[in-house]
This record gives sequence, C-alpha cells and structure tokens, in this order.
Amino acid sequence: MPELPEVETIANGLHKRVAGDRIDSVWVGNKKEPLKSKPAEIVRTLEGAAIERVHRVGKHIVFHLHPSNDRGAASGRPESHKNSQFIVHLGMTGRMLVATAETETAKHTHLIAKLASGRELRFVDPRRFGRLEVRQTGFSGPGSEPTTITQEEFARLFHKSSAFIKAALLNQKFLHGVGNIYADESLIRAGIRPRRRANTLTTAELKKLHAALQQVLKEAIAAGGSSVSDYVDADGEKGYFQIKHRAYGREGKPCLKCKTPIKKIVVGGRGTHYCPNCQR
DNA sequence: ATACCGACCTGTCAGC
DNA sequence: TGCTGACAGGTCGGTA
Repeated sequence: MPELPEVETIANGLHKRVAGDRIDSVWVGNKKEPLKSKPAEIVRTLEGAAIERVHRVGKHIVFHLHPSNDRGAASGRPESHKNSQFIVHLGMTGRMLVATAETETAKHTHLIAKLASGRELRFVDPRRFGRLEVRQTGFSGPGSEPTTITQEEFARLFHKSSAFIKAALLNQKFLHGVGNIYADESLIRAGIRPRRRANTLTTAELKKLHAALQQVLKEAIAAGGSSVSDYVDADGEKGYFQIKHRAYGREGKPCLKCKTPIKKIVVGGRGTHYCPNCQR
C-alpha cells in the first residue's frame, strides 16, 4: 500500500495519538520475517520507553523513544536507551494501528505494544514484507528526501546514472520514499518516458521532473492529511482518498491531456504506465 | 553499474 | 460455488 504520502499521513496520525504515551509491555509474534532486530532486543528497547515523537523518513515510520524515569533508571542503562528508535517499514500490506485493548486482534498481527494510556499499538501485516527494527543510533534513511531536495541536488543525483529514469526514481538509495505510483505520476506530469536513461535528461527536463515530483507528493500528502485519524484506526484505511492519478492504473484509458490511450509496460519488474504522446 | 528474474508472503479478483 | 492464475503500491539477492 504505502508510499511516501501514505506513510507521512500514517506517521502524523500516530504522532497525534501516541506521542507522550509510554510503552508498558510488548508482545512479539513468532514469525521471523517482519523482524529486522532480534525479538528480545525489540522488547527490551520498547518496554518502559516513552514515545517522544513519530515521524516519517522515506517510507519508514520512526518512533523516537525516551527511557521513562522509573524503568529506564532502574534497568541501569539509561544512556543506551537515550536515543533509541523504533523503525517500522510497512512493506506492501503493513499497518500500524492504535486500538483499544478490547479490539479483537486482527489476523496477521505481529506486534502489540501496550501503552500506559490503556490503548495498544499493533502491527499487522498479512504479507510480511514489512520490517520492524530498533536502533540505538539515529536513522536517516537510505537516500535523499524527495520532498525537500533542491533542484540542484536532484539533478546531480540522476545526472550520472545510466539507469532507466523510472528505475532510478524507485531506487531508494537516490531518493527514499518514491514508489511505483508517484514515479509514474511524476513522469507523466514532467512529460518524460519511463525508459529514458537518467543521464540523457536535459537540465530543463530534470527541473521539470523535480517540480512534478514535489508537486504530486505535496498534493497527495494534502489529500491524505485530511483523513489522518482514520488511517490508524483499527478499521484501517477507510476515509483515505487519493489524488486523481493521470497514469497509474489507467491502462487503455485516455490521457487526461491528449486522449491518447495510456500504455502499460514493465520497467524494472514494475508495472509502468505512461502516455506515448505526452511523454518523450 | 545495470537489467532481469525469482524469492519472500498472503489476499483479491477476473475468468472459467 | 470453487478453482486457477495473475497480480499487488516493496525490497533483496543472484546472475548475466
């Protein structure tokens, strides 16, 4: 499900709900896939920690933790606890829910953190492509932040890559947070074909792509932001509405600009939608 | 360095 | 209704 705008919406929603709360106890499931850190380390790091802040880095949700006075001090390792972070990647189907204790546990629940407020933070992920990790050091993500990168940095990033521009946009080591939908949507807005080699884009085209990407992400975040609360409810994503896609999922439908049917091809193993007329 | 492909998993949906 | 196969918004590792 989630790309940058969705993760941003979810992270903001989580921040509103659980910042200031404290994790009293943690249950971790026995499936190993979603766990990037050892279960015992996740439990040790989370239990007793206060949630200071929740925000998005790339496609990751980052919980900044803070040892609580009693347990952190009593455990004798307040320093190691100081900058710990709980990092969640939702993969394709992951969800972080804030539920009441009475809410029935959904199938494929892999982690439950009981909060001091009586509520629970639950990680549910049927496909188990998501990842849960704890760190004692800061996490800055694998690449640059697409929402804030300058046009110059953006151009520098792609200038030397001979990869298809679509693949380059998806490469999290360049920009983190851009997924399949917004890669397609930024390319159609910029009028650039997905199979163009990144290093063949002119300065003007890179400029257009940079603007298109930031614009489409901004619009999508704004759309998601209006339904923040629903996203992390136990009921899931009801109420979330997406921006109008111009390319993604519109194979065979007329281009909104020139009526040419949108084409679908595969680039880098991902379904890729574009307008053969508008994109060059 | 890059492209392609399978693998990792489960759910859903179209088609028969 | 039930089965099968294709496909899904993500990432990794192997191979050419």
